[in-house]
Amino acid sequence: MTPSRRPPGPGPDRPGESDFLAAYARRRNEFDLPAVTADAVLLTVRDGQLSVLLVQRAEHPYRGYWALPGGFVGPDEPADAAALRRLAEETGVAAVPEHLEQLRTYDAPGRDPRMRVFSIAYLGLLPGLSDPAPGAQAAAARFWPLDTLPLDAADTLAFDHAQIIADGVERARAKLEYTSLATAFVDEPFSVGDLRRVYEAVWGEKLHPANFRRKVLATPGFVVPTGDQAAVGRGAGAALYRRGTSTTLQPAILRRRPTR
Amino acid sequence: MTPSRRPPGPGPDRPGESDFLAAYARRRNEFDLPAVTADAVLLTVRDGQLSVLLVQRAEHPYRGYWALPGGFVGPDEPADAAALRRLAEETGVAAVPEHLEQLRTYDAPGRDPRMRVFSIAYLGLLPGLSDPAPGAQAAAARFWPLDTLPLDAADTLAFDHAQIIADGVERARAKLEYTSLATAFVDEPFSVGDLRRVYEAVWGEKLHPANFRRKVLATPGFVVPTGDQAAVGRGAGAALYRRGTSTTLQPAILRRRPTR
DNA sequence: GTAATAGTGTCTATAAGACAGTATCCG
DNA sequence: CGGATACTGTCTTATAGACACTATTAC
Repeated sequence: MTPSRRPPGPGPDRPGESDFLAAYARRRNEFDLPAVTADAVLLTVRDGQLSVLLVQRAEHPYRGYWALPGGFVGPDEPADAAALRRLAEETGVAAVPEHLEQLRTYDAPGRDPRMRVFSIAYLGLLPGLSDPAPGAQAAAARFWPLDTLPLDAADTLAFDHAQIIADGVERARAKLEYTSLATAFVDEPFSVGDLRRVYEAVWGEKLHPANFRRKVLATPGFVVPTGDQAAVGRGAGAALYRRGTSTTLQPAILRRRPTR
Repeated sequence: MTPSRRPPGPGPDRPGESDFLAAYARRRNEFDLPAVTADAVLLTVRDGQLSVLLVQRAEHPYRGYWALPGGFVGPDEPADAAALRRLAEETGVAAVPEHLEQLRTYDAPGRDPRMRVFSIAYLGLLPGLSDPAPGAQAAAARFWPLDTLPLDAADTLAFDHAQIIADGVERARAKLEYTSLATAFVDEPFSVGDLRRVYEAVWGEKLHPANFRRKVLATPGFVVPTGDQAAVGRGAGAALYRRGTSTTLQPAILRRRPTR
């Protein structure tokens, strides 16, 4: 199935949805207690493009819309465990991300039409994967290159998920500078070129290969040589590396700043 | 009253507390729904010491313990508004902090003995203030210099608030490097020396006055000269500045890194 | 051959750290 | 006067960015 970018209906208030909204509103009015969900922004680099894992919702509200995998947090369940559980249930991605951190919590009243919902968003990074298989609770699941996502038109993704994705991408972009996060996007072993292509995909800019190489190898604990050489592709065989032990980079690998 | 560092009782499970716990447990067992609170880590620099605003709890659980100001979020209330509301109610601090941002959400099951509580923590920065007046719902309220807080012994503050404070301080320390956050700690107008003393208090290290001055004035948009001179204290009258328009600093004001 | 990649070396500009030295004010 | 603060200037070192150049491989 080729997923459509636009959802099938005109908006979240479509025929058949009013019953759901009424039931949820009843629950809320009786108890006046909130619900808490956990959502995952799972990023990967595929074909040189920074991409995010989305699912197409099978239920109201926002049925047919693309959304982040996630769902309600169980009564005694840690929120990060809930995000990983829903990830596996909805997309079949059982691999634990190479990196998972809390992004922030989205709390605006009205962000969910059913009731007050607090969503704890997590940011996860994965090496390139095969295509995910949609689970029972989602109509479809796939990685979307960020360039093809209309992030500035919030009504094309469910809830406020466009904003959550934008925040997650900005967090990832910033952390590539001063942490070793980029290595979470590649499988071991990897070449300096592989790592540079991660930076180029996440930052959306070309980097100078010679200078990048010098900076990576001059940063202690970033990468560790395996001694092996890559099976050659185009050009000379590249030396291969594993992830180093440092989590923070000193000196940092800085982005180009806008000229003042 | 001189607040004691140690709470009066042996722990959160003291006589008189079981009734409260039972009532809350009932609420939770019936509906199995969580509660959401908003807590504020409010930092300021007083007498050259980085300090945090705490209240002494008047109710169970953790009665008598020092805790962050905060409380339950209203059904239609944004969480940041709840944090500011509770701040005013408990400490009398009505001033809107010069800077307020979401820190992170604390969700560990069992972090509150009553029921599952998700706490959205906020980080706020204030210029030096007069002593706060405790509100009706707190036994006492005051700024605590961080040096005097036993942050590594979690049981001396209520809930997991020692960890929340540690995270907030670390966030503030990191953001001084690449943002103009330090100016939120001083009243306008201020001198370069005032700003340097903020950095020294937050980072807990002495900075080289001449080099610091050169870096601050070379960073565009950080501070704007007023043209005035400070009423002299010890030494020459210092030039005065207001906050600039930049929020991110380029180049950054970097901390000393541990020698590798 | 060309094109693309890996890798080395070098030059320049910028910024950080260290430090010398002057001016001004308080006590 | 001594001690503290404000401010200027200079020297060294580390890093970033730009670029030239060689080597290797696919096509």
